[in-house]
Amino acid sequence: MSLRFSILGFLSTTPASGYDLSRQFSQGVGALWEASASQIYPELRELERLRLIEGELYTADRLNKRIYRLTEEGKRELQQWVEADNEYPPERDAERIRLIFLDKSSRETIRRHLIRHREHYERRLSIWQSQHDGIVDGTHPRLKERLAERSSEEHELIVGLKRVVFEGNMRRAELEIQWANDTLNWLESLGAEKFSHDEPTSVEQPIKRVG
Amino acid sequence: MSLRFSILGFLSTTPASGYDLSRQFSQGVGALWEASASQIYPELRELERLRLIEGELYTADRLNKRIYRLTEEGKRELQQWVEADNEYPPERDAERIRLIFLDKSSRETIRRHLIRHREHYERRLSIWQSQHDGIVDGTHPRLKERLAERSSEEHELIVGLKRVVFEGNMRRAELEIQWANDTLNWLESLGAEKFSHDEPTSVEQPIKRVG
DNA sequence: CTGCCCATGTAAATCGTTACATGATTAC
DNA sequence: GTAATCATGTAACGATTTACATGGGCAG
Repeated sequence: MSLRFSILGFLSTTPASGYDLSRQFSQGVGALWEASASQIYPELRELERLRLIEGELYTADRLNKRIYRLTEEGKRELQQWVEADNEYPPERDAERIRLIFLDKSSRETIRRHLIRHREHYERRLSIWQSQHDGIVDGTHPRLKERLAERSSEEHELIVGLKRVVFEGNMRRAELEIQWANDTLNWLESLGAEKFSHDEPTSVEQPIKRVG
Repeated sequence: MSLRFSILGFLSTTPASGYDLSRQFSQGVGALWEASASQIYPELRELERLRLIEGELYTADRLNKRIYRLTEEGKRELQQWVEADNEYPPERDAERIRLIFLDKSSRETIRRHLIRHREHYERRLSIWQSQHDGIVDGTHPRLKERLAERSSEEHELIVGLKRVVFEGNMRRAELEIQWANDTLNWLESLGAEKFSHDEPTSVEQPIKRVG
C-alpha cells in the first residue's frame, strides 16, 4: 500500500500527471520511494476508481495528459495512513549474506565488494545531500508550494520534518561508508601473506630473463 | 534469487531439512534474511530439480523428513553468486514517507512514530547483538561447524567476516536509535504551545454546565 | 527526417505474503 | 486427551520488474 500513499502524499502538495509522477518517483521522491511508470499508471487508475484522486484531461499544451488531484476523501485517507503505525519490512540484505559466505574467496574479491558498497552509499549520500540542501536553503520547489498554503507558525515543523528525514538518511549513508572503510582497514591488517589464493601475482608469475 | 542463495549458503555449512531451514529463516539466518516456510519448501524442490541440492529421506527419529545437502554443482553456483556484484534494492522507506507527510499531525502523533522507530531498532539491535556475541565468543553452533572443516589460518578471516557483518548491523541500529532520540529532542525544543491541534483538549471540549 | 523527450499504457513473469490444510509425535 | 511442536505443503493474492507497444511534439 505504500506506493499508493506515496502518490497521494505527492499529490497532497501539488496536482500532477502520471508522467510527472513517474519522473518524480525515479528522481526526487525516488530518494525515499522508487517506482516505475508501469507501476504508477495502473495505480492512478485504481486511485481514481476509489475516488481518492480525480483526473482532468489537460490539453492546453497540445499534449493529451491527465492531471490528477487529491479529493477530500483522498486527503482523509492519506492523513490516516501517515499517522498509522508503520510496518517495518522483513530484514533482507543480500550484500550481508554475500559477505558472510565470502570466506572462501580471495582478499581482493572481498575488497572489491567493500569498495562497491562504499561507492553505492556515496551515490546515495549525494542524492540525499542535494535533497537536504534544497530543503534547508528554501529552493526545493514542492516544499515552497507546501509552505505557501500553511500558516507561518507551522513552517518550522514542516521544514524540520523534511530536514530530519534527509539528515537521517545522510547519517545512514555516512555510516555505511565508514563501516566499509573500517572493514577495508581490518582486511588490510590481516596477515597479508597467508593463504593468498589472491590471484596469480608476481610471485606466481616471475619474469624469466634469459641471460 | 537471494532466497535461493541464502538457502545454499546455509546448506554449505550443514545439511538441513525444510523445517530446520524455515526455523532458521525466522530466527538465526533471519537476522539477515527472513523467509517463511511457504517460500522455502517450493524453493527446495526447485533447487533439487536443478541438482544444486540433494534430498535424502530421513526416518531415524520416526518422522518423515527430507534432509538436503549441497551438491558440488551447488557449491560452485553459491561461490559464483557470493562473489558477483550485489544489486542493491531500490530505495523504499515507508516510515520516512510518513514522517515527511506527518506535518499536519499533532506533536504527540509524531512523537509516537519516533518512539516506535526507536523501539523497532532496539529489538533489531538485541537480535544482532546476540548473533554477534555468539560469533566472537565461539558459541555460535554453525560457525563452529564451518571452522571445523577449514584450516586454522583461515579462521581469523572466517570469524572476522561474520563479526564485521553483525557489527555493521549493530551500528545501523544504534544510529537509528540515536537519530530517533535527536529528533525527539528537536521536537521538544520547538515552541510547545504553538498550534497544538494536539488532540481535542479541554479547550475544544468545554464542559457545558446548565445553571 | 531522425532522434529524443513527452505521455500512456499492457503482458508476462517473479517474488513474497497470507491463509489454509494435513498428519504425526511429544509433553503435560 | 489436548496442546504444542514437528513436518510439509497448496492456493490466492499482492507487489514489483522487465519487456514491449504506441503515438505525438520538438529540436537539430
